Order: sequence, then C-alpha cells, then structure tokens
Amino acid sequence: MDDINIKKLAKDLNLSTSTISRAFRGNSDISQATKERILAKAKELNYQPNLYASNLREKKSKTIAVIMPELANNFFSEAVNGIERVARDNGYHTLLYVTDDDYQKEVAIIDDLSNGRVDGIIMSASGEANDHNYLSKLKKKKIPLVFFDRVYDDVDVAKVTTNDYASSFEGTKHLIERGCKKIVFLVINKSLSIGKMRMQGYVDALREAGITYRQDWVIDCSNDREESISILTQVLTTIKPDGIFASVERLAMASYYACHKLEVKIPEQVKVISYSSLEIAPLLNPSLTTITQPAGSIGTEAARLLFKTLEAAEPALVRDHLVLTSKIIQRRSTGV
Amino acid sequence: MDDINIKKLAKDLNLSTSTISRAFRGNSDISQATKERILAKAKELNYQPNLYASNLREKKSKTIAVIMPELANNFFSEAVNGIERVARDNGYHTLLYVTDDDYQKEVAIIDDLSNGRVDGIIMSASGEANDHNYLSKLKKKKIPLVFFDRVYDDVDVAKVTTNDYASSFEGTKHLIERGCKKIVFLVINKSLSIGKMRMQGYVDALREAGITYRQDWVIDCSNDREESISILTQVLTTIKPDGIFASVERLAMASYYACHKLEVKIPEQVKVISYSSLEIAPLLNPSLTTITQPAGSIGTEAARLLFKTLEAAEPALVRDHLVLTSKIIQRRSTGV
DNA sequence: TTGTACGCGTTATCAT
DNA sequence: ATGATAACGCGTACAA
Repeated sequence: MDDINIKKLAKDLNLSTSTISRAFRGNSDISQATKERILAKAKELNYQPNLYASNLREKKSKTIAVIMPELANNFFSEAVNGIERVARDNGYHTLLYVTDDDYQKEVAIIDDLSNGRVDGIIMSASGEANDHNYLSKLKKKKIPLVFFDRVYDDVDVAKVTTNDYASSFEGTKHLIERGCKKIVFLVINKSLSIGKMRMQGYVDALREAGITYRQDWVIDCSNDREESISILTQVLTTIKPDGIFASVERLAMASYYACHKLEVKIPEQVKVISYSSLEIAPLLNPSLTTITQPAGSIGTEAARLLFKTLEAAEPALVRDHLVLTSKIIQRRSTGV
Repeated sequence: MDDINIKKLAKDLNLSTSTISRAFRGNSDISQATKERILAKAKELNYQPNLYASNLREKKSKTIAVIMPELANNFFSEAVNGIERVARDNGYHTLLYVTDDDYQKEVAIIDDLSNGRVDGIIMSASGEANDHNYLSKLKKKKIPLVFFDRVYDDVDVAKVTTNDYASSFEGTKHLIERGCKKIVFLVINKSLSIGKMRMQGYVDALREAGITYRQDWVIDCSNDREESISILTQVLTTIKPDGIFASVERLAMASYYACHKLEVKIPEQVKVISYSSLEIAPLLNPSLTTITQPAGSIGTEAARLLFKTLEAAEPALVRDHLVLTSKIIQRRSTGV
C-alpha cells in the first residue's frame, strides 16, 4: 500500500505494465478509455513513473545543468531565466550549480556531472583555471558543453559571448571623452578570456587617444571583497587615477567602497564605469555608468546551441560561437 | 570501447561486477590491492558508476532540492551557500529551483520533484498560495520538506524563520523615533505568513506610539517592478508619507525609484527602512537602513533540520520551528 | 576476499 | 489494443 509502482498499478487495474507505461508516454497507441482509466487510478494512488528507472532504461535524463560562478548577480539570474525557458520548451529540466568562483568547485561539479546525471551542460567559467583537461571527461562521455560569457579559449565547444573587446574599447573611450587621463583597469583574472578581451579594448583605446599604456594601471584584484578594497585603497592613494574601469561588477562595488572610505568624490575626482547588469545601478551613490550585456539573450542563445548539439547527428561538430552586443548606459558616475 | 559499464570493466580486469562495485562503495571489504587496481583501471577507462542505476537500486538519490522565489538576491544566495555546505558535509548534492515568485511554478516544481528525484526539499514559499494541498503529495511520497524564511503556516513541517514580528516592531519604532508620523507599510502579499508577521509588528509599534493605524497605510504592491513603482508614485503624491517601511527588499528599490522620479528627498522628506540583505545597501543613494536577517545561518539550520528528518526513524515527527534573530543596521535613509 | 544471481522500476520489442 | 518478456547498470544476499 505504501510504495506504489507500475506493477501494483497494473494489478489493481487488471492490466499489464506495458499498458500502464503506454498511458504515460505520448507515442504508443492505446485506447482513450483505458488511458483515462489508468491516469485516473494513477492520480488516486499517487503513482508517478520512477524517474531513475525511466532514465536508466532510456539512457536520457532530460536534464541539463547550468554552472555559474555566483548566484546573487543579476546577469546570471537573467541568463538562467533565459536558459530555463528554452529548456522547458524542449521538455528538459534545469539544474543549477554555483562555483563561488572557485576553480576546485568547478572541477568537482563537472566530475559529479560526468556520471550521466545530465544530458548537457551550460557553463560560465570560474577563476583562473589553467588546466582545462578535466573537461575532456565530458567529451569522452559525450556530454555536450556550451560556454556563455566566461569562456575558455582553448576549449573547443560552442560558445555565446558578447563583444567584449569593442564594448571595452568604447567604455574606455567614454572615460577619455569625459576628460580622464589616468585610467586604471580593474580585473580579477587577466588570464581568463573575458579579462583578456576587455583589457585589450582598454589598451587599444588608450593608445588611440595617444595615452601611453602603463602596466601598473592594470590592477589585479581579488574575488574577496575586503582584499579588493584594500588593493583599491592602495591604488587610489598612490596612483591617484581620475578614471576607473571595472571589468566586472563586484570591482565597481569595491571601488565605491574604497572611494567612500577615502572620501574620494565620484565623479568629481574619479569617474567610474563598469560592466554590470546591476538592477540597482541607477540607485547607487552616485548612479553607476555601466556596460550592460544582454543577459537574457545570452542565456536563450546558449540553451538553443545546447539543444542543437543535443539533437545533432554529430554533436562534436557544433562549435558555433555567437557574439552578442553590449551597450553603454551613461549615468552620474562618469558625469561632469 | 565507447560506453563503459561495470560489466566491461569487470571483464577487463578479470573480476566480477560485485568486486568492482565494492571498490566504489566504502563499506564492503575488499583487498586494498584489487581495490587500487580497479580504481586505477576505472580512471583509465573513464568509468563511473551510473547514477540512475545506483539510485534505482538503492532507492536513494542522495540529492536534495532548494526551491526559492528568486536568484538575484543576496539573502537567498547566502542561504543557499549555507545549505550547500551542510549538504556536502552529509554527502548530498543540492539542486536549485527558482519560482520567480510564481505559485504555478512552485506547484510544477513540487510536482516534478515528487517522483523521487530528490530525497528532501528545502523551500522558501512563493506568492499568495492559498491552496497548499499540492504539498500533501510529498508527504505521501515521504519526501521531507523544510521551510525557510517564507513559510506556510498551515503546513505542518519543520521551519526556520526569523523573529519577524519583533524586528518589524523595532524597525517601525526606529522610524517613529526618527520623527516619522505617517508611516506606510509596503507589502507584496498580506496573506503570506511573513507579510502577516511583519505587518503585525508594524501595527503594534504604531499603536504603542499612540499613532492610529490606518488601513490605507498598508500598501499592497506587486512583484512587477514597474507596477510597484506606479503604485508607490501614487502613494507618495496622495498619502505623502514621511516614513516608508518596505517589508521586502525589492519594494525598497521600487521606493527609491519612485522617490528619485518625484524628486522626493530621502531622508529629508521621507525616511526609508527595509528588510534586506543587500550587499550594496551602504552604496545606495542614500545608503539604506536595513533589517538584516542571518541568511547563512538560516540556510545551515534549515539543512540541519532536513538531514535530521532524513535520518529520523519517524520523519513525520520532526517539526521543529527555529526562530533566528535579525538585526537593524542604521544608515542614511533614516538619518536626520 | 571474491563470484553468482537476482531484483530495483521502467520501456521497447515482439507477439497476440 | 493489449500482454509477455528482456534489458538498462548496478548493489547485495548468499555461496564459495
């Protein structure tokens, strides 16, 4: 009475398990009458096909995983929304995994996932991650992977990114046009593709404006906020920049903290621009000029690529790289 | 060569499948030598026990689900961190589900989960949710449920909340002490337990201060930001409050938007306090006075309760209700 | 310490 | 339209 399964239900209805099974799967033919009878009884007895048995039998989990560095971040939450919508449309479920920007966790999660728990993975890469060999396991297991936003250049899979080089170039140019001459560039990890692209845009924009690029203007910050704040405090007092370009949102936040603490006025003494999808950017003190990525679209496109791969005859061949466009939203932090 | 499984590995090593199995499970005895030999070969051939087969066999998924209203929210992300840590310590995996504050989605997720995908669920409730009968399915399937923060009073399971009544009382008192006489209370859903408790604290604090409570001071807002902003714009121009108590974070944001738009000065013309775990509350313009919940602890405690239930002889008996304490952090939005 | 054999709950194939 | 049966990959009695 306690545990219900397909056999008991079959016995209860004087039917075979095959018929029960058919009632729950759309395809096979079965008389409308018995189907309804089965479904009714199933609801009454609270029967649902056992997920693990089905998956074992079908060798499909109808589930995908999304791996991302952090949760409390509008960019990722919007991207996830996009992904989930597409997944649901395709009859798939979505599992969320968070790495906290910790490379070790990323490896552990991939490890956990390569036992067939999911049919495919959409991921935004974390941390330095020099060795990406652990991803080869996925290829061996034929679990397709799609990167979004933060990608590893040396891993040859489908990717969705934004025009980081161009938007960074424009962002830097914006600071220069607002009169900045000494612009520092804040990065968490230079080696990460996204950091490289954004940095190059910054460097080239400086060059174009005839400003000589100085290596010590590129500030290597940390994932840890306190650490970043102390680094930035140092920077503000020694380099005394008149412009800050934060390559990721949290570094803009850290910059604000440091400026507040040192009573450095934004935008009078230093102007700030940042990559950010922060919903509350307009409410910051002062409101923050942002380069904003189309987060939702990035998610839906990444999901579409994954499902394209999932359905491809030769999945390995799907290596599209989509590049979407970010836009600069000017606010008070780069005002006069 | 392509698909590896326990049989092939066994054949490769001239061993039986049971021995292989034993090598992967901690318990059964097996000689250290063969165990190492097996593990080595497994790594070489990229073998991992199939998750779905194991789960089917063991009738355990070693996985829990966390269901929450939203992602881009510091409170929930901290809570999730706490939960994940405890889960990992217990050898469990954590799946994340987001409802977007949509009751229908919550029902759908619970439905999906009741087929045995997870061994237990930790949830923060969404939306109005008048009918909680869909949760009975979990009980029938013996999948334990633990609520955190946003709970349904009529559902008799373990819960972890904060002292909403007391902190709301104190928050209101704080506004009164700062000179507010006409304080509106913003709520998204009065019927939700958390809304009720917080509202009662507000009402009682008014009463204690000799301020007559007016029903139209309780503003029913929306999950949709634009809608909330338009409601608040209305409120600011008609009621003209000198104090705003936002019972949830997003309503504080909406209030800020509305005030900015109407050029109503915070805190000079209206003071604002809000429940919030916003990391950037100090950076808002002006910095926001918050009632902050111990998010991480809520998560870890909820997880502990879940695992206690999971291990209990009679799970139905675990109905502890833990109440943790929030604290008020005073900032400029309620300053002079 | 290791091997044999069965069953977990389902679905697909084949038969009726 | 429905039923019988084998197989998915694994873990555990039980046997050796």
